[in-house]
Amino acid sequence: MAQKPSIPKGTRDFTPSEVIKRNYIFDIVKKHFQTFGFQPIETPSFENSDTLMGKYGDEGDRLIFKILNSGDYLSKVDDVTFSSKNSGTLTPKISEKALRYDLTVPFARYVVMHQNEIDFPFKRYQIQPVWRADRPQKGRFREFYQCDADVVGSDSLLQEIELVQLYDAVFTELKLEGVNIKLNNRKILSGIAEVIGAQHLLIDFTVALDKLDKIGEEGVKKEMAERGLTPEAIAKVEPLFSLSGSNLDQLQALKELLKDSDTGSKGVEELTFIVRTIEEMGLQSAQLSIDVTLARGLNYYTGAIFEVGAPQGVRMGSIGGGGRYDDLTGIFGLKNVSGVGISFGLDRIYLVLEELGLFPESIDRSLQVLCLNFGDKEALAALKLVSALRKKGVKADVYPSKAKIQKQFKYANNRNVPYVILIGEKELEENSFVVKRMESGDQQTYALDAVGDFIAAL
RNA sequence: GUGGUUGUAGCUCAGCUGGUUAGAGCGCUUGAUUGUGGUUCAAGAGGUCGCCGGUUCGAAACCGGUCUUCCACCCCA
Repeated sequence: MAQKPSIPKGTRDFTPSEVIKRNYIFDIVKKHFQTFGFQPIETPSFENSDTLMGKYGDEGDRLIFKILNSGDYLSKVDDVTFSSKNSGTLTPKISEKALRYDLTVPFARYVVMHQNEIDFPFKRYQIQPVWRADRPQKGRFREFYQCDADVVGSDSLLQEIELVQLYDAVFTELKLEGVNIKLNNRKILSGIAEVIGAQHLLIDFTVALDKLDKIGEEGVKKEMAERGLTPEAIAKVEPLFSLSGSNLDQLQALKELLKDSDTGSKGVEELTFIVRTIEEMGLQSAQLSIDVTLARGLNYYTGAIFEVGAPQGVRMGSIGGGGRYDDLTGIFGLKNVSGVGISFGLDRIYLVLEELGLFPESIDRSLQVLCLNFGDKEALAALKLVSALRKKGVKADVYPSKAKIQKQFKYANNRNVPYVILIGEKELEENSFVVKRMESGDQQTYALDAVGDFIAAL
């Protein structure tokens, strides 16, 4: 026998039941994207390497799947490069394309290429797979879907507010209550770095700060020291660890802390506006909280930073994230186009819904009615009946072969079919059919020309 | 990329310090039941023990490599 087939690390097959559940999430997300006025686009699964490389930092470059050139890709490499065994110089010679790493950079590329056809502000959504050569863990895969909604060409803070509402709308309809939408602002982080005299270490500072919930205050201080922050700077960060009270209380404290930084003050002002407006309008099921330690995401965020945490008690990292990037298209030569967007982590949302049992009960009911097969003549009558049902939109099927009735019933049972129809010799003579409700075991007889009565009773 | 962990029947897992013919539950097939499933009873099928190599008289078990799973880092959805 041939060796058992397998699929690459970090990839998955999806069973019918899984696809249906994933589509359930997709459909709800899509529906709300559309009601918020977003338009769909799609981009290729692979891009030119130079579109992607260098956009996600060194770490990101490492995680990008590169595609080998076609043909005899090694023959064009000069001997010096080849024998150097330096993948940094060899890779560009043998690989000119790479798999999409996220949807944001391809979107920026799209906006620049189509700038003359686009009416700004442009609100787009995109649901497509992306690939990362990461080491898999729970809820982390090498191939996974991103669901992104971004707005470009508007620097209005109303967009941030709408995106919070969008998160709330989607998670409310998914019945996932109590998600925590965490909000921060890059300008506040810059402002803090400025105030403590560590502008040049902004990234190191934020990466360390971001780990607060994981490694605690002492851990963060230690990491900051390791990353080169002076003891004086670290001491000045101290007040951040003890921020408490309502969102507006925290913002008040930050305002005081950042009064000497123009950038920081601007950030506080922006967040205050967002928080005030949201509080005024209210959210359906999510909660919004300021979190100054939130720094995740890519370096291109310049304003708001979002991250959505799963409800308390669920062991899962973030199930969504996003932010504002003032100059994303700048890397492709289009200046002064501001963008802000959010992303839904479909795979993780799936795992959370599964864990909490929040998928609708009858979601994977792929068949409503199964007609048993008693033989050629009977099957023909069954097929006619099934056609009539299908025309009315009922998911119906005929068992294709004259197997033992016991086996056919078992099949119906395993497929979770609620109604089984029997048309045997006797029914054929009487122009009738018998409907068995699988759950209760009740049987009822209908006339073949009164299919409507049965449909009405479904 | 670093460190660890896992892999035995379709599925979930037992299998002792290396020792005959590798087990269970569930599922599957067949029958009790030639027109009635989900309950019950009986019988049956199904495994190169992830793969490659090594140690040994003898390996599912020990060693090395490799792939895979999950976990902690890095980073991130």
